[in-house]
Amino acid sequence: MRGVETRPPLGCAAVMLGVFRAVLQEHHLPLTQQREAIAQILFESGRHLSAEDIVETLRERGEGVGKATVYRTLNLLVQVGLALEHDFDEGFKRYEMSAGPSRHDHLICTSCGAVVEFQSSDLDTLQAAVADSHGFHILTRQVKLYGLCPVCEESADAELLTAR
Amino acid sequence: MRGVETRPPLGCAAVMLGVFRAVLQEHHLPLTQQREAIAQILFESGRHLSAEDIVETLRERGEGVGKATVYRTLNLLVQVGLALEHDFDEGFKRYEMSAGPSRHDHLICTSCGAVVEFQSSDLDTLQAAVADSHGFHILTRQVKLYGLCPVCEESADAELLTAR
DNA sequence: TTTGATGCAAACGGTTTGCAGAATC
DNA sequence: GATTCTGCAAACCGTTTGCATCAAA
Repeated sequence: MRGVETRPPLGCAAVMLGVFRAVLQEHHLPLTQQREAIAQILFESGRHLSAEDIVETLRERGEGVGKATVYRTLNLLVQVGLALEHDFDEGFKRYEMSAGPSRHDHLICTSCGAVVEFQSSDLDTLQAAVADSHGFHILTRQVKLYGLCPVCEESADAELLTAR
Repeated sequence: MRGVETRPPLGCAAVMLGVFRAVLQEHHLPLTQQREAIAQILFESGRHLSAEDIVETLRERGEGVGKATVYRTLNLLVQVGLALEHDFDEGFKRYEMSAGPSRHDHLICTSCGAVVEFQSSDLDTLQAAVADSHGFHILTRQVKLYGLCPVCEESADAELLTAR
């Protein structure tokens, strides 16, 4: 049940790729086929991908891209703000397209590993208030709520019943 | 400027140690000198310690405890809920005493690495609402707001001015 | 006496890095 | 043609694990 996420709107990937190209140009960095391929995979998927996921996808496509390049490009995307890095306690990082300020956060089931996204404008307001009271200028956030999803909660309850 | 945290109240460590002992007994696990020493260091510090920090502290004290034991004990403390695991994107984990449900969250400066704790009852309320609407039963959370602390914000502004 | 913990060192695994060759501008 | 990237493999480093030994109950 991992990865309950919605696909990005059609055409979104193209727009994001355009932004990426512009950013590269602005920073006088070459736009290589590998960078484009990696960014495209991330932008089209709209899910939380690991570096390994991207390496595999590229291999399936017949474009063998080095693992190092994938890591370097992902770090680049994070640096320029086009990707977000997540750590869901799996022993490795996951990456996700970052469409600017439209932030969302995550509910994570500690039992089955399901990741559910949620959005809360109240949270945005609260963040602003906290930042303000501490004089911080917030750039991003990582909000992760860990617990049992409805399914696992139910099976946990069932276990308790049969145990007696 | 890392580690802007307040010390735990006097006697807190002793209480926590008592809880740890009780938990061990309850689970029929032996209370070893190493476990006690590691837990004590964590409980007395009240800061975010890395496994390495604890190994060093023990070495300074003259009690050479194996690194593996430190990791095993920290994982144990997390499992039983007496410690929290944090990842501040340093390439390693940090651990902190967890005094039950009194949760706090973190502001992290992406420039100097400062970590500032904050508490927000509104956030607790919001968490409950989000969990409720998704049928989740939340056990813990990780809320990290990344940005510039007041000091770094100021020096960033100053740089912009001198740059022109 | 039985059970589980400890400590050492080796293994593990995700990520980074050095460098020769290749692609971009 | 200068600069930066890529790919490979090795290095890195925090963490885990296997196993012989030792301590707690």
